[in-house]
Amino acid sequence: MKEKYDFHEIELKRQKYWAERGLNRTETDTSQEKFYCLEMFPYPSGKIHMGHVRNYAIGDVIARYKKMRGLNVLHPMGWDAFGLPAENAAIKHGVHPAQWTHENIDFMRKQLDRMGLSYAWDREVTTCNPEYYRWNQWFFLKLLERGLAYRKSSFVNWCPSCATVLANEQVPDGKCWRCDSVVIQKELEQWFFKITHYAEELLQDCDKLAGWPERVVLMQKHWIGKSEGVEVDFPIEGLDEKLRIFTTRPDTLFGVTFMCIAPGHTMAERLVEDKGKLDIIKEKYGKVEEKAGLFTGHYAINPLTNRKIPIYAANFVLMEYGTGAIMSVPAHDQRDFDFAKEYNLPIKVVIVPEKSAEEQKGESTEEKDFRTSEPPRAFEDEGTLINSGRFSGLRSSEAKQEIGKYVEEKGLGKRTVNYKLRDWGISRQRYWGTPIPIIYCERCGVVPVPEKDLPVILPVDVKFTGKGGSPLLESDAFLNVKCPKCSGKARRETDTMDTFVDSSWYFVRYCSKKDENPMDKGNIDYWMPVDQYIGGIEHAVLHLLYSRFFTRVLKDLGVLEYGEPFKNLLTQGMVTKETLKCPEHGWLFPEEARNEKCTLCGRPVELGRVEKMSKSKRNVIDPDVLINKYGADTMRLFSLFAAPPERDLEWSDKGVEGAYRFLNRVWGIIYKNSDKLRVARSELKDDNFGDSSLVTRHSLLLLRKTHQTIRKVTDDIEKDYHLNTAIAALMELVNDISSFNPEAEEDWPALHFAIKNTLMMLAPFAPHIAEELWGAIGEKDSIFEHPWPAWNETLAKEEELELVVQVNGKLRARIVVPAGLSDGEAQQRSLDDAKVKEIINGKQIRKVVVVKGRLVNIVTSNQ
RNA sequence: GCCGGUGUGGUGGAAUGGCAGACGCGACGGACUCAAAAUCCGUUGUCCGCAAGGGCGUGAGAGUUCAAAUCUCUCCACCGGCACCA
Repeated sequence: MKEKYDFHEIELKRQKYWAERGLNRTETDTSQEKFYCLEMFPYPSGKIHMGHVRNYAIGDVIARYKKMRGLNVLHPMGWDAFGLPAENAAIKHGVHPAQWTHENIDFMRKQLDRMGLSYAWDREVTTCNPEYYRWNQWFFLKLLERGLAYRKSSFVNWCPSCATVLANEQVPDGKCWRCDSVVIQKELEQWFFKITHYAEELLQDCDKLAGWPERVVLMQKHWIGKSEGVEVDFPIEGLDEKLRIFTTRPDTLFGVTFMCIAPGHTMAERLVEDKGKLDIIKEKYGKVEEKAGLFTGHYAINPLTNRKIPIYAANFVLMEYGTGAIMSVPAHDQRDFDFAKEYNLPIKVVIVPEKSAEEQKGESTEEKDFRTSEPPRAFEDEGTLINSGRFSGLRSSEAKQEIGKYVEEKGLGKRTVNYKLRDWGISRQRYWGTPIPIIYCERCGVVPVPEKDLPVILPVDVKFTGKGGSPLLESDAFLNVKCPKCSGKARRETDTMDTFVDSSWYFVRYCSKKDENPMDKGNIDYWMPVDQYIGGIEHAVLHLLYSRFFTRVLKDLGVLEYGEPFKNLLTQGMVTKETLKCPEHGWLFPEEARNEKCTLCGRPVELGRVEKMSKSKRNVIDPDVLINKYGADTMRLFSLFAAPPERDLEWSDKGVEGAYRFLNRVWGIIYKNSDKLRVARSELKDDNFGDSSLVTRHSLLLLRKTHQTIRKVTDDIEKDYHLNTAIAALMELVNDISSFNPEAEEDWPALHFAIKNTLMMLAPFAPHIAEELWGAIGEKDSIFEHPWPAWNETLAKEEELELVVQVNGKLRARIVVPAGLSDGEAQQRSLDDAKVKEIINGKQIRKVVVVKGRLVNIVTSNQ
């Protein structure tokens, strides 16, 4: 054993050792209890960053811990390999996206291996490989068969100068990221997945997500955005047509004084004569700052009151939600109220706050014109109905039901449910993605590629100009195809799929090995669902919702038994760091500032806020640099210790050194005692410590601390993965071990026991050093083949306790008492304490509260 | 605007009704050294006090309780999500 902790040497040695022993391979084995531990796979952008390090360090601790607990653990890794950056690299540097991607993957896989992560690489998934994406295409065909995939016209961002489609993130401030031209909306036929088919189920089953952070579940619920209401038809005066609206407030139907329709509504085109004016409203569509409306020149009839009300086209009415038309109740909706004031429209109060209903009775039921008695603002709460015919006097909640019923009985409309969730547009006018398996035949129309012809392979020999749309449009070999139905002339769909499709089922792919059928039911039944999923909060909605959607489809296809993909979810916080800013040179790298001055110009450096690590802010730490300087174990340990997993982690160079120091201390203790520890090993069995007569007093204390630490570390990991406090407990134990001096011969077994258990508990966090020191104390097999230590409750128990004595809630004394003292005895001893006596001094004792093993609180009268 | 989260020493954080500040960082003092680094030992919330001891203290204010960082209410600050959703 070397004196110095040489992490370079031992980390490489141990990584090789694990690989040779096949420690990370996983087999389906129904006789064993399984644990599926998954971290969100990365986009192969080129290098691992600190966010990845944290994510994968957390996952690796869990995987290794569960393995030591005797579970059959699946811990796989792969690559979310399709996406825009690869295509950008192709345009910019002339390197093919496939080459760029695969080179990045090879580099990043090595980086992950250097971290000592226990991945089952024999199950690695790479989404840009045809063997993977053929199943995306299979999904597409299955969805199409079930009517859950369809085509419709939709808008995309279009740069007229580059003649290309842009993703939202490529349109900063409404301009093209490459040429700064103003981006316009262009209408294209695109494919959609009907996720709304599952809207209700996705919402209902949110309640099954007990292992998810509440806020993520809440975000999903909000995103689905269910609201119940009524659709009502308003006849248009003088025309044999009706305008259908949706409202969640049927209780305000008697207060409707005008109507608004979206400027893109078909009715708007027909009703408005002056198309120029309508175009102005259309231009303002979606502008939140301004409310603009245009009287259509037509009136509708409120079917409940038979009143005539004007119809407006208004920029704030959304075409995509509800029916694209609304009834306006200015008295009870602030937006309508503002609009009514702007356009001089009447305001009719039909709801009053519940308590004043009595007072309001008998008051004028006349319509209130805002010019004579203007309510200061809309009353949006629920209340009691007035001015509402036979419904007056009802409470809002009752009226909603009653009016809903009435509307249905009279055939005026129906009760409905609306969701904010929209169908998922999956078409991307991009090259580097999964080809959509569709053929357009001149004779047969839209024809799906037959399943036997999958995969539709993405052609490699294409040109990347960045102009004129997808390179697939230029590939004749790809584009021209015979119709599978009539063998006539046809062309392929050139759009590719959104990369979220790739990540919506990759966790299912891992369940089977590379050469096995990905839809193998035996494997999937055994491994699914994922027991612990770990990743960033930024995927709280889309990725997680799409994955839930896909697992439901798989369930309906009979592949999966259970519809929820992820049983437990841990969303780890961001990795942040202080930023530095020079008034002249902007963001600075840490090395560009010395003594709080900019090294470029000498000006004082502004200490910026602590922000998420990003290249642009120059506050990044390169994991490679850290590994070279301190080793993977130190990097892992610090990123787990500095904050609980779900909170943000502020990077601290000094903190990293603290973690490094800790590992060096552990090394040093074992180095110092290594000869003796090997001998001590043979002299005892681990559980021989029940007989305390064998050990000296200070050995006993060390043993107790060891058992307490096993309990604490195990509890902390089990209880929501409080890895930071688990590490703190290990540090405490190491502090005790380090100050323990074996005096008698019989002290050595105790020291050995403490060290052995420390190493086992350290193993999931800092696997290389733990494995190496495991060998150094004479153990033969891998530490990861050894079960997680168990504690002995009797030995962990203190025999004496310090009781806190309070008088009137204030700490006044501490007394040492034997454990298990009765409440009465504890009370008596507290009262007997000299200090306490002095304070009480004749005051009357009103009450004594005894909390077993913790404290005694004596409550006295005032005097 | 609506919803959610966070707020504790010089600092990252611990304690989720019962000793506020575990553990780490930093700082200070000491040992080792010709010296420094590394390492080791000790001290470290704050105020008053020579000390013994005492007062104060978890964003602010109120409340519940024998007892509140923790529960309830009001407010403030910061962060995140959604946002014309009828």
